[in-house]
Amino acid sequence: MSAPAPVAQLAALADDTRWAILGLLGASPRSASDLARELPVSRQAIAKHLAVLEQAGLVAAERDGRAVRYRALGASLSALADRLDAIGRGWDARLARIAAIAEADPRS
Amino acid sequence: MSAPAPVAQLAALADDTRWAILGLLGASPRSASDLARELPVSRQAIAKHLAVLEQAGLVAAERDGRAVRYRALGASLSALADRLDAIGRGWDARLARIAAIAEADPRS
DNA sequence: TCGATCCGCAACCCTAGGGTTGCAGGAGGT
DNA sequence: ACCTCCTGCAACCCTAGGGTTGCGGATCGA
Repeated sequence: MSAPAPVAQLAALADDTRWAILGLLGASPRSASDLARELPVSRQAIAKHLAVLEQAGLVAAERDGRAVRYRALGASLSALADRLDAIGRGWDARLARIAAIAEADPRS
Repeated sequence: MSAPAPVAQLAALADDTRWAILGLLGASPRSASDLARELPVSRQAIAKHLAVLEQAGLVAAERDGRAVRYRALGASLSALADRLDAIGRGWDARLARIAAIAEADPRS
């Protein structure tokens, strides 16, 4: 019923460098070269990360002349958050129900 | 201001096998051996995954005789979701503000 | 036109970590 | 006491992927 766990997006978020990138893009849009100047990794490494983030829908690219400006998509992150919250609530609801049954029928 | 990005928890969630485990534990608590019987991986692999999940606070262990029963902690997942949602909203708010300024002062 | 950037592709290195097998220790059941 | 089942360590294999360097193509500014 619930959609398959969004592992791809979570994997994209499971990296410190990518969070550093997202932090900067969440403050203001900028290009890969800009990011490379502010972070301790090469531009190509950043390009790879941006590709992953774009694939995951967490970032959007916008070509502006020879530069490519990226911006963080907060709505995507919030959407992911909603799905996780729903799953978490689902677990607790089911487990609480089981606990209640165990209480009412105490044959351990 | 905002707490450091919860990369550890996200990394714990960035794996299909662990989601399979969480799905089962979210339906009803069970032991590592139980899980090994229902999943196509060895018990030791599952034990490693459970250690990761426990470390991330997404699962709780409860010793019952010689068995160790695990259960999913939905509240933790929901808490993580809240943090992500807040971050996402933060990005959009800041970027929207920048867009508004650019609109009011259009010297591209 | 020429130089300075900016991007994209490709090859390569190296570690993190998911998976396996094997074995030893304990707790239960009969 | 004995056998069974579950857990915990340890060593090991192997791929995914984060990082680097190097090069070639394209675009902007002077």
